[in-house]
This record gives sequence, structure tokens and C-alpha cells, in this order.
Amino acid sequence: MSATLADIARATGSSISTVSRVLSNSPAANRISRETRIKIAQAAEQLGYRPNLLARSLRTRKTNTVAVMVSDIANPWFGRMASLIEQNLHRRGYSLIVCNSGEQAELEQEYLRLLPQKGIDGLIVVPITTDREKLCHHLPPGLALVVLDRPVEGVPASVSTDQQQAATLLCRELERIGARRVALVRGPEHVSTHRMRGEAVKRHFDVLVDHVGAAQLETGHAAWSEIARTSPDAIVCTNNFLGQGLMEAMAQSNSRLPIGCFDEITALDLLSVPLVSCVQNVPLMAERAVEMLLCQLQGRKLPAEQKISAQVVSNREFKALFPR
Amino acid sequence: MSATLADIARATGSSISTVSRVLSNSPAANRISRETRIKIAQAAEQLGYRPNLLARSLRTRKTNTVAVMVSDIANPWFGRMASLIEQNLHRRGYSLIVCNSGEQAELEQEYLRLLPQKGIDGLIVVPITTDREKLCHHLPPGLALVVLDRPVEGVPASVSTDQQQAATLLCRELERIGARRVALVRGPEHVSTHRMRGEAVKRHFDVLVDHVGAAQLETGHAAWSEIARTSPDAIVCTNNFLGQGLMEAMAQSNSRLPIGCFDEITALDLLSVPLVSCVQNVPLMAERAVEMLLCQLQGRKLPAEQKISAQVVSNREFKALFPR
DNA sequence: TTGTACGCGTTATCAG
DNA sequence: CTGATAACGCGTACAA
Repeated sequence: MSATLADIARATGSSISTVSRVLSNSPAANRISRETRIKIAQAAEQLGYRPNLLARSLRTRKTNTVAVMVSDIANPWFGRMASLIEQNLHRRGYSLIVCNSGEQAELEQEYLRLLPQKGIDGLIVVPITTDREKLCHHLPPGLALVVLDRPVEGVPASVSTDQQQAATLLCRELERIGARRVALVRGPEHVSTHRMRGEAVKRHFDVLVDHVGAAQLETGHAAWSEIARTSPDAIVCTNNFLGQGLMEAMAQSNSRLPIGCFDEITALDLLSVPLVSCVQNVPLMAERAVEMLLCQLQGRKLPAEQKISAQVVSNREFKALFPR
Repeated sequence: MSATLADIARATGSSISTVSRVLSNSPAANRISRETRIKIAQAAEQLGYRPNLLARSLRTRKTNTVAVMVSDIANPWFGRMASLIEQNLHRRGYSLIVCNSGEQAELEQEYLRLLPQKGIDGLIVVPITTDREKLCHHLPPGLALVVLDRPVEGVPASVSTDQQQAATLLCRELERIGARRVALVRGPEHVSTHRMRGEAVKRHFDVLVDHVGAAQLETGHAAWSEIARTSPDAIVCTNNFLGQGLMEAMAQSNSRLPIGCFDEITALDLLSVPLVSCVQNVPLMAERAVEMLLCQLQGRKLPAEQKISAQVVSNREFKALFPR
């Protein structure tokens, strides 16, 4: 076990409180004689003292830790997001713990209950549930909360992409190349991003095939075997995993159907299919989310809900086939 | 604030100890009368009691939490790994916190110091440092520790891919297609996986270009501008990010140089370049890592260091150009 | 400038 | 079967 305040007090012949004052450099630390201060510091150094953060937090009710709960850490999009949030927070003296709800409502609930018990000051969450009540039920009232990527009615601190703008951008690009009838591969209805993207597609196009499933590669695979029997002008996928899965399956055939995909696809320009992708501004989202969290932690005024705009990027194949 | 044991004791007219016994279903809970037991349970339910895990851990010195520290959570490989570890641990009643060292030695040290202070029962780490002393210096002696992916001399609990076998597999495949002189794009020397892979390549081939940098897309980009001026028979990248970056840059040209890449590349078959990739068995690694951690947590005998073998997978383009 | 005493919420020991 | 009481390690009002 690590040395405690008591150990140091004993070693230096001072009292626990004095040691505490010095080592936690509290405001009262200045009012302590230079000599005892360095004597204590030396002893601490020598004994390898590490404050027990559990005990400290129990006492102060602050942990200097925030959690981010993402819906699928295996998805590179969330990985990037987590990484950027970590960097932003670390710069501000907070440490981050990442939780993975794996897109399972029960697991989300479990973590929502567990995290406050373990002690966190704030939470950034990509929620599964769309219900404010369910989301906040187990959270202590004071907890700083930011919802990310998927706004929840009634939660003021919210950072997300403007899905209307994003979807319009993508659909316009597909309309430009003459698409009228499309196949749609989309994630679960109850996830707002997938739903809004899907709805936008339905507004713009005649949807020949509407394949719904978990936002995983496998759904993309399955979708292709359904789509292959039809002949749409293009295929739209509501996220990167769906797009990747679809393309993996397509690769077995020789289809060159144009694809519109929400979220980033790696090595875009190396793909042999024409692809236009609608990418979100992940770094900006991460920054804003941390900012909104810190506003709450520091009692500053919360800025308005953040709607961040997206961009479309098309690959070489796409540009070659459909020049402007 | 949440209700405490004292609140419930007051509400039910029993003592704190009794309430504790019931609510923490300790072994002594059986020896408590049925009626007070349900009375307490009801009060707890009604008051919305949640045990303060900080306090509990302070007392019991157990947190039921393990941490996994990866070197780059933005890399899908680590994301997948983290996700699988999470699932394995959750099944066993542990909750997971993920830390990201971002391949920075100082940040790793910081977390290494911080995590035990925050209270964890075990740690699975993909280490930056190769020095056992540095790795364990700040860790309490009793802490369960597993090193993952990058073995560290002197740490018995270790799960990693057999890099010799993996590298040989990949090199043989490139030799088969006639490669003799290759360009090498590799990550930092001090990371064992990159180093071992690179060394194996140097043993098998004549290395025309040897580009070293951080294991990020940008290094791959930069490498291509160097490689493009030469004419190797093939290019080898020591991880997925390097491979992706390289290919992104290659896509601007029309090169069809064969690529050998360690780690998984998404949508392999859609790439227009011939590619053979050497993939690790991530699910098995995750399972073994958790298993070794639990051995330590439960005081069971530790199995031998795990060396897990890899496979090569080539894409359509590669198979078409170089049939067996 | 420093020490005393108490409390944060739990669990564990011991007595009855 | 149950209730005091003492820790766990730390911060802090209050007193000296």
C-alpha cells in the first residue's frame, strides 16, 4: 500500500492536517512555515506518497474525472471522437474514462446508474435512449451532462451535426448525377441520426429497397444480397459501418452502383466504386462538447445548442463518372 | 444527493449496520429476520438508495473496475479490442474504463500514476514503454496487470501476436509473387511490434526505402512521396494506419504497386491496389487478456505467456494479379 | 503557524 | 438476530 497522510505526519512529527494542507496545496498552505513545508514535501517524496483519490473524492465530492459513453467504441468514428475529447479534457486537467454501451439500451442504463456511483463530475453521452426521463433518471441532479451526436428533447447541452443540412447536401449530390430511385440501407429506427437521414432520403427519392438493421458490417452484407436483385440508380447508407459492409459484399460482384454514405470512409480514393460521403466535423464537435461540459462544471452560462454542419466528399471514381 | 445507509436506518428504525448487511447482501444477510429485511429493502427502493461506490471501495479496497489503456483509441484496431474486452469483462461483473495514452510516453506515465489512485483492481495495457521498471514503478504491487500486444520483459502476464510467425507469413507471400526489393514504411523503433515487423522485412528483402514515423496516416502520406521516386517490387507497412495513409496518397497517382500490410484494412476487396494483409486474431487476444487478468484477480494460477498466431488475407486484385 | 475533532458513506468486528 | 463502534484516507472549521 501507498503511504498515507498519517505515515507522513508520523515521519515528520507534524499533524495529519498540516500534512494535508501542504500536500493538497490548499489555500491554507501558504500560511505554513517554509521549513515544515519542505520537510513534509521531502518526506512525501521519499515515502512515495500518492493521495488516495477515492478518499479525497469522498470528502470533497469532486473527482476531476469525466466520462464519455459512446454507443460503439469499435466504430472508428467514435474512436476518433473519444480520442479528441480526451485531448481536450486532458489539457484542462480532467481525466477521461470511456464507456461503451455497445448500442444496447440495458447496458446504457447500467452504466448510467454505475458511473455516478463510481464518482464522475460530468458525462458526455451518445445516447441510445431518446427519452430524457430515462436518460437522467439515475443521474444526480448536479451532474454536468452533454448529449453528443443525438439530441434529446429537454437536454439543453447538446452538440450534434445538423442532419437536415447534411442529408440535403448528400441527396442533392445524388440528384445531380441523375439518381431518382435508390436503395436505402439504414440503422435502427430509434436512433435519431439514422432515422433523420433515412427520412430525408425518402423525401428526395423513390426508395426501391429499404433495408433496416443494426449499424454493423453484417447489415451491410445482408443488404447487398437484397439490393443485388434490383436495379436502383444509387445506394444510400446511413452510416460508415453500413457503407463498409455493403461495399465488402459488393466487391464480390462487379457492380459499380454509385453509393452515398453518411460518415467517413477510409481510403476513399482507392475504392473502385463511385462514392460520395457526407462527413461530420468531428474535431469541432469534440471541442464544443468539452466546452459545454466545462461551462457546467465551472458554473458559467451555457451557450445555445450546437448544430454543426457537414460536408460532402466524393472519390475519384465518382468525380470521373460524374464530372460537374 | 442519493440516500445513504443512515437515511434508511432512520426511516426503518434499524441501525446502519443492519441496513448495510441487508443492502450489500453480505453473508450475514441470511441471519437477519425476513421482516426487517423486506422493510429495509422497501425503504431503500422507495428512497432510491444507491450505494456510494467510492465509500465502499475506500473500505473494501475493491472497485470491481478494471482499466484498459490503449496506445491510440482512434485506431479501429484498438477500438475493436477495447470493445471486445469490455464485453468479456462485463459478462464477469467488472466494469471497464478505457484510457488513451495517444502513443505518448508522458501521458502513459501520468495515467499509470493516476489510475491506481482512482482505484482499479486490474489493468490491461498496451504499453509505450518497454521498460518493466517504468511500467510498474507507480503501480501498487498487488495490482493485477496484463500487457497486451507488446510484451515487456519481466511481466509474466502477456498476450500478444507471434510477430515472427506473422511477419514470416507476410514476407513469404510477397516472396511468392516475386518481390525482392521493397519499400518499408514503419512506425517508431521503440514500439516492439513495429520494430520486429520491420526487422523481419529487412531479413527477407532488399529494402530500397526505409521510411520511419509515427503510426499515423500522415506518415503514410509522406512515405509515398518518397517511395514514388523509386521502383520497388512491393511496399510493406507495419500497421494499418500507415497502410491506409500510404494508399490514400497512392490514390492520387495510378500506381498499382503490391502492398503488404500488417493489421486489418477495411473493405479490402474494394481497393484497386493489390494488397495482402496480415491480420491478428483480435477476439482471441481480448479473451485471453481478460482471462489472464481474472486469474490474478481470483488468485488462480497464471497460464504461460500467450503467443497468438496471425493469418494473411489478400484482396481480389492481389489474387487476380498473382494467382497461385 | 499548527493541532484537534469531526464527517464523507461504507464495511467489519465484537458484543449482546 | 441486531446495534454500537471503529476503521478506510482525506479535508476543513475551529480552537490554540
